[in-house]
Amino acid sequence: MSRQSSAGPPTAGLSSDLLLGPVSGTNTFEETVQRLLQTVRLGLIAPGERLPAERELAAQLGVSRDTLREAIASLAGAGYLISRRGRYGGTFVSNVLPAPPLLAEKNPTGASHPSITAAQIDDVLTLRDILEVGGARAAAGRVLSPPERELLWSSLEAAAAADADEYRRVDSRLHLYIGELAGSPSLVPLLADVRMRLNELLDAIPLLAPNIAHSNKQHEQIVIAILTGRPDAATDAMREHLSGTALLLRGFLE
Amino acid sequence: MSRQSSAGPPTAGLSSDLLLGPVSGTNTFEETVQRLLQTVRLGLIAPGERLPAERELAAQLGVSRDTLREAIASLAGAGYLISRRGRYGGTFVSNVLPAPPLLAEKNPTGASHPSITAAQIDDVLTLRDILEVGGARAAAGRVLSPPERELLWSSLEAAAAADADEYRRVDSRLHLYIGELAGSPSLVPLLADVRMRLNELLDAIPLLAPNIAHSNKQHEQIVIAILTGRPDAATDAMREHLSGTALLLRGFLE
DNA sequence: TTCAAAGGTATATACAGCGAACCATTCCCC
DNA sequence: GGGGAATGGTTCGCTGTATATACCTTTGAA
Repeated sequence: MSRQSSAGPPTAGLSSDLLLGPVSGTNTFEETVQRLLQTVRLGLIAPGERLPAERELAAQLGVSRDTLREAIASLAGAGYLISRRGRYGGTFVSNVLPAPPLLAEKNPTGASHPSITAAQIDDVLTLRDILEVGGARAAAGRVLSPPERELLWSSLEAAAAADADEYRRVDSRLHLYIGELAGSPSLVPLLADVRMRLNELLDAIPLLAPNIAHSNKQHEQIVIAILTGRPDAATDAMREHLSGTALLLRGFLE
Repeated sequence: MSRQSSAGPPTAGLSSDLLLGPVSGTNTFEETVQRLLQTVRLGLIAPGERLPAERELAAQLGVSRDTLREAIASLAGAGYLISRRGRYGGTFVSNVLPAPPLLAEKNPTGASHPSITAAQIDDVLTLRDILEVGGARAAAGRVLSPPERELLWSSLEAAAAADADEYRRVDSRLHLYIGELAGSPSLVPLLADVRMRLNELLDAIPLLAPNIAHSNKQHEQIVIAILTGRPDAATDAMREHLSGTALLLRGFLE
């Protein structure tokens, strides 16, 4: 091995991946847009509900009001948000959310609908498995406060009661809340992120009633396992639940 | 329930966490510094080895050469990097890395060494458990190419052969490579990040020889489980391995 | 001696984000 | 009906960050 100086293992194969990746280039503006989009797409604020006032929200996000306004304008243009002025006005989540862009951004070549590579699917599904299964397990291993238990159960019921067009959103909320119960604040944004990526994929395939019923049963198992403090059961239930979606996705997209 | 418009569950308790958090405010400069620091602290480029040339590295990172230079200068000032000019010069990782800052940034009050709250420790440890255990399991569930198997094994041997002062670095490398084998590119940066946070904590406690020996044995079990394709065994081995560190940390810091 | 490859320096430009003040609209309450 | 208050809408200028480009300096191998 032709190393150049002191001791240590060869660096091959790993360093490149971390060093080479382009720096995120995170505009404050872009990041703000993403945050708002998450809030809407993941159902954290339901259609018809109001966001905090601009000045207030800007302060909470640590962003100038100008930048926040640009982000809102951008999402309003896309049909996600609606602003109303005057007293008791504000910025509201659109009552009817726009159909998501369906990815596939039209290759100039006109190829049917790829731009979703198998590698991307694997990436999302694998990461989701790790985060959600681990999160469910951690949640089941903690002692939950009564309000937490109540909110968890009501999230479950909300998912069970939802009809097809709001299912994706309510489902996301439930999963996100489970992650929140894991007790690692840093986990939540990661979960939200992978959930967004997953939803983009799910938007490309039909949502069938039997699948929903099945999901609801599994949700119940997961929640009960968490509430009764059985990490292994929660792990298994979540893993099985996710594998259903994974199979569905791979079947339709690969 | 005093809702305002259409159907859906109450939003209480969850939305705040995602919406309210301040936007990262990521300077390109700061981010570049972090990337370089990771590369050094996690042992991706060993002491004495060379970084790519400035112009080249800047291109890879998607950053102007000026910004990259500022980052390098900053790290050179802190003793992590050394630049040499002229042909066959370049930027090198310092042969003797500076002792890490030991956190605790000196409260004006002069309090001994807190600024590490129990919540922070739990956050890091929980997240690490989720990511590393999940990653090891995923890695064990994949078929690995011969070069991958070889590199994994040699990383293990490097960790076993390391002496105390380079152990942290080589250990990080091994764990990171296991994560890379999980097959989810997005996982690696997350792992690197949590690993950095963990190392900051570990730097505050002594590193004992028996611990190292013990770790090495566990590493072997993990790697073998991965190489032989036994996800459950890999999961258990990794979980046990991490619990050792977790106990150690909680004992010293809480 | 020459040349190539690397770091070091200087300058001009673009624009993103911030802060602050002010305008316009709407609705409750008196 | 009128006043007040809370909200979004608009404007302007300042500051700092990042980029791009060109050129200089150092070093060591050929």
